[in-house]
Parts: sequence; structure tokens; C-alpha cells
Amino acid sequence: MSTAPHPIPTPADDSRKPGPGPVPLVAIVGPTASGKTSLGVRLARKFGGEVLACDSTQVYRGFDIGTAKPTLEERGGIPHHLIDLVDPAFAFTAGEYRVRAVAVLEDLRRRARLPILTVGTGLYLRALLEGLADAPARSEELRARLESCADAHSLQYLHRVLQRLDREAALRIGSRDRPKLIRAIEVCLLTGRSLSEIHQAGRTPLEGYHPIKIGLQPPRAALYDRIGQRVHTMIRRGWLNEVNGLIRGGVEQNTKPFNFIGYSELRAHLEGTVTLAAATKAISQATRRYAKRQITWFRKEPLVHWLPGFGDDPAIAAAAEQFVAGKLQAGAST
RNA sequence: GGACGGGUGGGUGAGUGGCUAAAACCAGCAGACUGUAAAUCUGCCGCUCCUUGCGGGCUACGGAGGUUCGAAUCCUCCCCCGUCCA
Repeated sequence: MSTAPHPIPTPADDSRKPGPGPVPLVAIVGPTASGKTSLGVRLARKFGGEVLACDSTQVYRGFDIGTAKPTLEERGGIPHHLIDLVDPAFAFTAGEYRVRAVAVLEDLRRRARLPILTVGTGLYLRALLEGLADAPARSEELRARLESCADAHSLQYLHRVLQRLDREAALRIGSRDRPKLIRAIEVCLLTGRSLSEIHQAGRTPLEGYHPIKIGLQPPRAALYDRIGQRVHTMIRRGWLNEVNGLIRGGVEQNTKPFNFIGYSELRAHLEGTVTLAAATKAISQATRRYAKRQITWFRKEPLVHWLPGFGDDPAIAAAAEQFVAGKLQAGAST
């Protein structure tokens, strides 16, 4: 047992907070290709749940195969939420995700269904569960100015600007980390307060849910192997056609989802710049690096019950079911 | 058979006598990350020892010898690869 029990509300708590008590929420974390989708559907079937994707890429309409969006068949009749929310030109963010996810959670609560999150994007899970600081959303105009400022001068220049605005953030953020520099400066200029100050003020965590977190941790070599296979499968399923359709449909090359792993590589192949073999190799490699970053992030995630294999491995799935059943029972008996 | 070109650390590849455990890039590993996060950034990356230091030892540039205070770098022979000529 790698998780500590969740705090059980005492009568005193209940009297202070009238209304329905905390409700369980299952989150399956793990790197790409670890079998989260399959496990999510299985748990949903078993426990009367619905799946919520927690993935920054699956929210984009039209980007299906490359983002490993579950097919209708894979969904097995289980409702899936937080998929296909926006068009490619839209810059979807963690803040936006939180708002949408909370709405879905409330809906499931009303209908007494168990939410099951399949989490590929650690930041989004954190934004949902722990909240984000009270910082403003991105401002496209301001960012455009900061971007051109970075181009005109240098990233070092932006870093010096940040030093003046927010010494602490400047120490934390590398002088070559463009997106983070820009966000920190953006927040300072928008609010007149420093990002560090805003962070210190704290976050507002999600209330009324107690998370049951399961982590999938297949052996590294097996995971890398499966990633390679999956890239081929995706191509066999028509990923190239998908990319072709997006291009012909007028989706701009510089939109956010076109920079997801695979899309730019396949676009290059369609334009004749690289062979399919080279593109495939590059995609597998990028996916492996991505999986590694996810693993690094999830290692720090608190209170995760780790299982040493793929989510579609029957033994692992059975262990997950057992764990969730135990947690649900413990929660129900209070 | 002859003429060239080449064999460098997991890969590509720089390096022509000391500043070289050997550039750079890739792969790999580890880490960071509060509104672009499938993004972005950072560190490590021959082995080993300790008093963890711009520290010591060992091994390393196809192989074996040699020249030299000192060689991945020069010489000799051998092996292998590529291109061309027969």
C-alpha cells in the first residue's frame, strides 16, 4: 500500500460544511501508451463510472489518431468527457481545463456516477485538484508584444526585465526558458504584482472530492517498445490521411495542435521533406522523451498507488479494481 | 592484383605531437515546471577510489611494435571497410 488514507470527515467537519460529503474520484496517471484508456473503461464498467480525459491534446477536434484519442470502439459505450472541446486555432490552457472539468464533475455528482480521469497531462491534474494561483489568463496582445521584444533583443534581455519585476521568479526561471519568462512578465504587467507574490498567496484546491490515484508504471524497456509499435499502428490506421485532411481543411501549420508530437513530422513527410521511415523514427523518439518527462512529473504526484505494468494487463487491471473497491468501501462506511 | 580514402567513446563525427577522458550533435539517464505543458528549461553522461576536489588511480581513439620527456595525432608491419583502376 503506497498511499495514505484520505482524511475521513469528522462530524465536526460535517456540521461546519453542510451538504453532501466528499465524493470519490479516480485518477489514473501514467506515461503515454501505458494503457490508461483501457483501464479507465474497465473501471468505469465495474464501478458505474464515466471517463474524463485529462490530456492537453485530446481536447482538440480533428486531431484524433496522433493524440491517441480513444475510438468509439475503445470507449466501449462508456461516456468520455473533455475530449473534442475546441478547434485547432484555440489556445487551450490548464485554467480552461479546470473550469470545464469542474463542470463535468458536478454533473457526474448529480447523476451519482464515479468520475474516472485518465491523466496524461500532469499539469492539468494538478490544476484541477490543487487549483491554480489567482493569476490572470494569458493576454494575446501582451504576449505578442513580449514575443517581438524577445525577437528584437534576446531572451537574456527578457530575463533582465523579469529580474527588475520579480527577482525571485527570475532566479527560478532559466534565462533561456522563453515560455516561462514570458508568462512571468505577462502576469506582472497585467496585475502590477509579481508572480511570486501571487503564488505565495496560494491556490484554491478542489473541494468535495477525495481522489483515488492509481499509477501505471510498466518497465521502461517494455514501454519504449510499445511506443514504437503504437506509432506504426497509428500510421496503419490512417494517421497520414488525418494530417492530410487537416492541411487541406486549412488548419494552419503554426496552430498549437500541429506542434504536438507527430503532426509536424508527418506534415514534413507529406511535403516530401523526409521519408516516412525517418518521420516514424523521429516520432517514436519524441514520444519516448515525452513519456520520460511524464514519468518524472508523476513520480512526484502525492498519494499514488503504483502498479508495475500496463493498464490492459489483466493482472494489473484486476489489482486496480481491487484497490479501487477497497477505497470505495472505506469511503462509504463513514 | 593496383591507386587512393578511411577505421575515434552507445551512434554520427571533430580533432594531426603536450592546453585531450578527447569538440559538437544525437541517443540515454536524472531533474525542474502554478494558465502553450505532447510545450519549455537544467544537470549528468569511460571505469573506479576517497578526505567530493578546477582531487587520485586505471582503461580508451582497429591490432602489434617503434620514435619521443610526452602520441588518437609521427614511423613500420598486420587486419578490416569504402571508392576507383585492372
